[in-house]
Amino acid sequence: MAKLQLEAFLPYRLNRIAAAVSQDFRSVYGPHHDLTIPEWRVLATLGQFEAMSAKAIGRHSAMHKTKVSRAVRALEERRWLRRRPSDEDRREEILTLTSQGEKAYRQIVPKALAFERRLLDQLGPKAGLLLEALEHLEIIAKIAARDGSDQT
Amino acid sequence: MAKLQLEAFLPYRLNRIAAAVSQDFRSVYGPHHDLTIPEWRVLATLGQFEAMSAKAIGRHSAMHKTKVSRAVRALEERRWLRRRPSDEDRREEILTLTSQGEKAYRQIVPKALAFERRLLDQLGPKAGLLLEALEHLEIIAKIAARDGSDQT
DNA sequence: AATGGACAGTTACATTTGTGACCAACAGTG
DNA sequence: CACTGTTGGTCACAAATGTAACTGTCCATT
Repeated sequence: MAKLQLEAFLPYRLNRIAAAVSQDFRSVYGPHHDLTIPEWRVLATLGQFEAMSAKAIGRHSAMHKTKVSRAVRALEERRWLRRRPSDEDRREEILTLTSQGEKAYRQIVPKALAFERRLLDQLGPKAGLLLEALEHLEIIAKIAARDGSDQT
Repeated sequence: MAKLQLEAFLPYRLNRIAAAVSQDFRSVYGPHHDLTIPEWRVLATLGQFEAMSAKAIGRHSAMHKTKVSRAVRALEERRWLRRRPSDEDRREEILTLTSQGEKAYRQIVPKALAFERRLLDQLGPKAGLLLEALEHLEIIAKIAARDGSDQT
């Protein structure tokens, strides 16, 4: 019978690695701020772009709109972001970080970057190759074409 | 303000890639057999090792025991696997694939391997580097040390 | 302006997953 | 043997996520 070694199977390994890295990364923002991943993504996106609609956040951070909606509400209740209606299109709301939100963002970002750097440093010379390969994978897995269609 | 580009951030990219690849992979077994990922992992593990306890499956496939328990039940109801009590330890049950289960396994495995091969072929010469880098990442992310602690 | 389709965002409901309690069986100690 | 702690597995409940319907708004056509 043809066999498959699960532990060597690429989709499985990718999932496992992604989960483990995410889990470790949680130690960066978890203990201090108790964020979920969707909340972190919204925070990161708003920190990066200043002002944005929920729709645009979902597109950029590859999340389904309900996930964004819930994360936005949670962050709003925490007073980390504020909504204001858009003048151009009254269906959408423009979201921006409050000063509290920016403060949290400024606290987390250096830690996040340090975390990433540590990971890449540990990879040593292979780091560059990994990043190149991931870029290819992103294209192959048609992530570019989907633009937010992960939505999981 | 220090910024972070989410789309270039390693944990985010890994998650996104893993999700996209898993999603694509689903097209391999989804349309024909309608398996969930946990079910696929149990099937793959039993196909690989013939007979195993639920605990051992969880360890090998990095799943929490409740997830395994549910997947096992689903496969049992589908008559793809059978349980029998262990002689050595009457707490555990030895799980094996039925002939139906083996048949499904034999149908899916070649497709899975072809899927993986296609992915690696598309990566071209970078494929080997990716696999090497992933191996390193697996060690760095302490996956080896955890042995099933993903459990998500 | 009135009609109808598309779209941003929320909500309700269903499904999946995680957490902790639990049961029965083990294993060691006295 | 009891007694205690641990372990394989399940179950009930809670939390997270996906799906689909719905609201209000936009926009194109009439």
